[in-house]
Amino acid sequence: MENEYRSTLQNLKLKTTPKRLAILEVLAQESIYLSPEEIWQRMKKRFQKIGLPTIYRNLEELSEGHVLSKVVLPNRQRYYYLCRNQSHHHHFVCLYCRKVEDIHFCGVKEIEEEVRKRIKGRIFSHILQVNGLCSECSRLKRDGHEG
Amino acid sequence: MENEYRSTLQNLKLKTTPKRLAILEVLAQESIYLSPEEIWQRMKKRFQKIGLPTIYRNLEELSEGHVLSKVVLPNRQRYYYLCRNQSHHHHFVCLYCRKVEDIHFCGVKEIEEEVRKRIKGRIFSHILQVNGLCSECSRLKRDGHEG
DNA sequence: TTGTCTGCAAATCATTTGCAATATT
DNA sequence: AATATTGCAAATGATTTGCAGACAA
Repeated sequence: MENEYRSTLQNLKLKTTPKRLAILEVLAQESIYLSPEEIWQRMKKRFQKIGLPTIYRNLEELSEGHVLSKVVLPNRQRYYYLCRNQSHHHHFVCLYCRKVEDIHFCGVKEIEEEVRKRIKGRIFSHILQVNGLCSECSRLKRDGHEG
Repeated sequence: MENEYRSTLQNLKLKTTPKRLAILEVLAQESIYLSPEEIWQRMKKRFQKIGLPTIYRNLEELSEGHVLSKVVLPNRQRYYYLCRNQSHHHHFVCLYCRKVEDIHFCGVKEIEEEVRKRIKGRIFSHILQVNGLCSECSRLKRDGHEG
């Protein structure tokens, strides 16, 4: 586990600092997305001295290195999620419990075709995120147990 | 044109104020996405007194009413685009000239199937945005005329 | 008239930055 | 040793808010 993260960091040419490893561990411990502030709270339990800017800087680097993925929400806050799955995929995000699940369908082939034929442009990237309620939460909502 | 906007606003139960009409006109005049600040600049040419908060408040309301759509970029600024097309669709965004073009493919059917079968959850909304270069801009880039 | 909309000034608050001290390779 | 990383305090800057006056229905 930790060795896995060590080599992940080395591949990205980032030094293996305890804080960086811990950020990955914190995110790996839950399958939900977290804000920088929330990650900071959890990090404070492990380090006496830990600054919020460190969290921000690392999250950004890890996200650029495709180790973390960003979750897009209407508020202006960032959220991050640790991607176990290396291959190209997208996310289903539960708006209630924040769980993130992989979606293995990606219609970008068809879109590429449309861009090539009609728009005649070039694709650099695409964002596909599906928001909803996961199995558990939609059951809770149906039964009126929310809170 | 203006009458169209009038009824659009009435449908949303928003009062038909000159500022609101002008925001729609400003956005309709260009087929690119604009930031609230940029819209403000253009509005200042039409009104002696016009506050940035008015721009923000109206953009948000119009966006909630699905008259405008938001463009998602990695910086933490909002951008808005006037959707001519009422039916469900997605956007191709040129990262160079900011032009927005409609994409008529939407793979949400397949995703819904996956969410129903495997995730067993419920979909509320989805974000699909394709980023790239439009026809003109990719030609410019290829020929090295950028600047 | 009655509730909505707007301008202004001030507040918010997530994110960044500068820089000196510290840790990694 | 050389370079990357971190903490701290302060800065940034987009967006929001409170409120009194103006406006649309």
